[in-house]
Amino acid sequence: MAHKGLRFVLQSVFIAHPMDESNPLIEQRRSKLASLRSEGVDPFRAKFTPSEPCANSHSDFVEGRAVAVAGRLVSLRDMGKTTFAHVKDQSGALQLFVRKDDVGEAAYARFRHLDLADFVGARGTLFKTKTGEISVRVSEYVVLAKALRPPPAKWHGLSDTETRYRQRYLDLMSNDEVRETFLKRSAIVHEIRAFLHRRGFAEVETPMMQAIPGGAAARPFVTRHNTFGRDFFLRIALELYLKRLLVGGIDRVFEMGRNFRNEGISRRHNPEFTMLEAYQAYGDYETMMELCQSLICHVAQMVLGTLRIEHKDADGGVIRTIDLTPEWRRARYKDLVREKAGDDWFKIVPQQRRERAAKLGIDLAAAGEDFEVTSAVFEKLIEPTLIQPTFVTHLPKELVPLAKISGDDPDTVEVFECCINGQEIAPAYTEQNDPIEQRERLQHQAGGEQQKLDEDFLVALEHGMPPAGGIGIGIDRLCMMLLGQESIRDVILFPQLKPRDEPASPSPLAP
RNA sequence: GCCUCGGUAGCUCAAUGGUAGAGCAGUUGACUCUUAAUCAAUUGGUUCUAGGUUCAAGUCCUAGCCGGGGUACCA
Repeated sequence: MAHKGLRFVLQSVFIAHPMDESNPLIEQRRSKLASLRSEGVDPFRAKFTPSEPCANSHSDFVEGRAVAVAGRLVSLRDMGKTTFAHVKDQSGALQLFVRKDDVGEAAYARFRHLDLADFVGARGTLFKTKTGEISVRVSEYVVLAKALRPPPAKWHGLSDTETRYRQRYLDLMSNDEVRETFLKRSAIVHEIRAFLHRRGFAEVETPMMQAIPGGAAARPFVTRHNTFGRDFFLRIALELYLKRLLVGGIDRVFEMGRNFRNEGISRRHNPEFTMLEAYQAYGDYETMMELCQSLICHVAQMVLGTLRIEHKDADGGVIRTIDLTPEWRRARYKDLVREKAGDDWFKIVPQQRRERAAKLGIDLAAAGEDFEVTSAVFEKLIEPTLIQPTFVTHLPKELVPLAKISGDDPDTVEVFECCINGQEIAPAYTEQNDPIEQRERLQHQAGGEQQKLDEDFLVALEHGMPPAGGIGIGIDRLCMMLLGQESIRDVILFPQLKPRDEPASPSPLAP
């Protein structure tokens, strides 16, 4: 055998090698497929048009009404000459009542030997069984697709975390609440777009492959364009292109799409994540504050029907309740820091700040500059405690090079960070539109590396950008907050996992 | 990257260093209103991988792979 020497780390029948007919469960299903074909039934060529989704039979029940339904077989109870089965489609499950006398001997025998997870279509009439369950009295059925591998356990569902993420389709088919979560995520994304369109924002698409990845400080992914013979970077933010559009006269503009950051993976970080950025000309950060609050409340109300969101532990106990009812709290960054680290925090000398931060249990290994010490205090001790929606305003200017200096405190910028559920969900600024000051601050950030400066963006600013408010909303984190999920992997359909096919190796692209 | 916990039948899980088990699923049979159907019988294992200790390893040791949690990196 050519593949005899290969070893497969995961022995699961779900992932196993395509040729492993040696597994008896697969072998049996293949042989059932063969016998169907020998009877002249090809389950992969059948045509069938359902009259309605399965759940319709419940909402629109009329005794004796003719229906045609299709779905995956999720239960099969053979009573001898009568068989009960449930088929399930996206709307839900519906019971089929199949009698030998109704469908004929050959078809009945065939039905009894269908497997769980096969797809079938059935025609018949609606009725209620003795126990009152709405069902279809089947007069004829067709096999629509044979499943050659067994589904996860019908009662326990699938709980192995790794299989759930690697083969999400199994998770979706066996865990209803998971499917609900992702359908709600879809609804959230839809409502965000609807909200912004109503407010006159135009949705655009800007380059994901960029020569200079800007708009944030993050390590990018590298990719290569063969014809140009040069490397590109996957974008780390949307900002600089959307601002070019403000220059071009698109006054209300947004993009919702993937950003890529080449950093560690955690419960809160996926290398590719979905970001909404929206810019409104002639607005400022206060404009965006109103937009942020209205947008999130609108989405919660439309998708969840409530502004109170309960997060639960594995046993169903409520860990915390988030109340989105406006108006959301506003707090100045410095006030929050003083509250936690002492009223005199900003009066003492930098060395004293380091000592005090260390005493508070902060690891300062990465904090070189003084403002980074304060930032560490905020991120470690304050942000995690901001469960209820809070707009943190007046951040130190060093943290945000793309925002305007505050009128009432020149050390700070006109910015807010909207924190909910202990995480930063949305930063927003009064955008910097002074091209000279912008150039200085970006140059300062780039350090000596001149090639990192997006000259084209700076030229655009010199053509004049209207004053504007801008906001970025992390859609994955927003979904975690709204859908009560504690891990970003549970709101991303296919979270990034380490590939199993070959060992990690140095990249030819690596610098 | 580091710390820590985990990987056993298709699924969910057991198993003092001493014959690798159960429930469900599957297979065969009975049953024309079941619904986690029931009843009878029955198949199914490279215990993640590779070494090591031992008379004997799922269990102990070492290394690796993959995953969860934490931490680091992340304006």
